[in-house]
Amino acid sequence: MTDDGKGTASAADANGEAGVRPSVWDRPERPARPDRNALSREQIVRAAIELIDREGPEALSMRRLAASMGVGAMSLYWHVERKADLLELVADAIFGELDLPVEPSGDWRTDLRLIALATRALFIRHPWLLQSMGSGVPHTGPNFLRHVEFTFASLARLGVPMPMMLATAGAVDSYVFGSTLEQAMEANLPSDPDERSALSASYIAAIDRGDYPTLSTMRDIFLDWNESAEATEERFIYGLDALLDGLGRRLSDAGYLPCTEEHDDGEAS
Amino acid sequence: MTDDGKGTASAADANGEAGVRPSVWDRPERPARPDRNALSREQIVRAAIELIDREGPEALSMRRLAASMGVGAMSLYWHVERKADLLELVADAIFGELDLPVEPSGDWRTDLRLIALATRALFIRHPWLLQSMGSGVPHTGPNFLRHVEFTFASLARLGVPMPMMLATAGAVDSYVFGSTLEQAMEANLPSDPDERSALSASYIAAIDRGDYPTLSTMRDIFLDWNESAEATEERFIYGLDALLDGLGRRLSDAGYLPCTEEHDDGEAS
DNA sequence: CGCATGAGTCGTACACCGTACGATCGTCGT
DNA sequence: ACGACGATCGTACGGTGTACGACTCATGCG
Repeated sequence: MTDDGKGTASAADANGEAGVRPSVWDRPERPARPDRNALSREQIVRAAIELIDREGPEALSMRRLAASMGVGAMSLYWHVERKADLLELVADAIFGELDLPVEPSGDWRTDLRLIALATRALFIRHPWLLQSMGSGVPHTGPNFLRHVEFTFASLARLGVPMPMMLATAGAVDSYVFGSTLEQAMEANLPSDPDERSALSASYIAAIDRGDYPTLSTMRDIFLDWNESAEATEERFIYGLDALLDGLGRRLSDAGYLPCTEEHDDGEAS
Repeated sequence: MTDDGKGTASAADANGEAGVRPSVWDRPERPARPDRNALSREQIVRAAIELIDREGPEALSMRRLAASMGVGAMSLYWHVERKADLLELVADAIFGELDLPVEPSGDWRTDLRLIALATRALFIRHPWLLQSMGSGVPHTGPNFLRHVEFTFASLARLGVPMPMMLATAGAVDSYVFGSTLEQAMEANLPSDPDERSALSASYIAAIDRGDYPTLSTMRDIFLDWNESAEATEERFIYGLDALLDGLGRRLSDAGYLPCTEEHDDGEAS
């Protein structure tokens, strides 16, 4: 915020000609001399994750974080250049929770399905992550790349060429991302039941107010629509499998599938 | 921010028993006496959109917005209860730009495809909207509901039952959402070419640093990967059609399709 | 041993944010 | 003419990110 990065300093010295700030990942952690109780990036990131999980993402301020570690606010800035950097580190640390097999199984479909489910589980465990993902942060951290690597690797060994690979992997990623985001948004709603019902009331009121013929038809269904977590998961998988079917057909039409496929559903035969 | 909604007032009166604040849409605009130069919600929202489009979403502060309208900051609060409300209004106003046919064409596939493309175009025109969408805002505005209405209407007349309808429409929505979000994130990257190349350099560096065998293989492809807007759109449509294929197959397997279908292999038009 | 060095920590200050509160102004119904 | 009230605005409070300079203190060197 404030004044867009370069403060009074760079306003003084000419203009930022060498002003491109390298990414966090290129400015590695301070060499870590073991003054036995020195802070470290890792400690800070851990504390940040804990704080966010406990009090939500908007509770993460440098001051509060520092306070939760029993430390002065500005001390953090020795280990981290800016809050945005900290957020990037935090996001990547979360991606580190993804436990993927070291190498893909060889079946692209089960591989993509696996990573989709794992990623979804991750996002549901830390709903605030999605929010940060959407905020224009580049995300080139090592753990995130591991995700990308796994996805591409499972397709690369089929010989699928780059653009098709990108399209296939990207489609799955997008679906997971969007689908989980929508669900996580619901998880971000107020926990207080009064407020929740007030919210759904406002939904109903909105339907009753405007002219939405189809929605009106389903008014009562909406009214006590309390989808269980399992049902939501089922819905997610339904769409995922539909997408994978479509993608698989395109792959095999293009000749990149060992015709063993026969994507379950068993019609036609 | 500050103190979580209920200020000193509700702290005074017992405890927030009637403390659930109704949504913006239930607290309609002030009755509008025409003191010929009075502000109005609409003016404020328009100015906000203009400001965001011009300077990005984080430039939208109540003070700056008011200043851009030649008005005191607190004047806005007569017409809008809180900044969050303003954001909801803004988001819904943008959704108003969606120009959908009054009623669905009758072919679910072209309908869903149409709304997908329209929604995507919308999000690309205002990349910051996605960001706000992901921030836990309920989104029950009239224009957003028009979107939902249209989606459901196109499926409802096939007789598709509720859960399947939700799954189908939700899958498409999720795909559009996630896919466009990923692309909009790229649009949020710095416009300065130096910073852009620095960023891609950091990407390359990251690949070279860690052990990502597949990504390393494609290192050079990544390096000068400058996808055109058309190519990105094509990729989007590729995934969209794959998804629609899979969903369509499930619909027809369940018997909800006038068997005239037989989802075009190639491209529709 | 004494001491300079520099890593690491922190207090203070600045600009900016959202918004509660109360003063104020202009117009209208009476 | 005069209250009432719709509408605007100035000020103030507690919060934010972070630049800057002062401070502590373990370590290396003489």
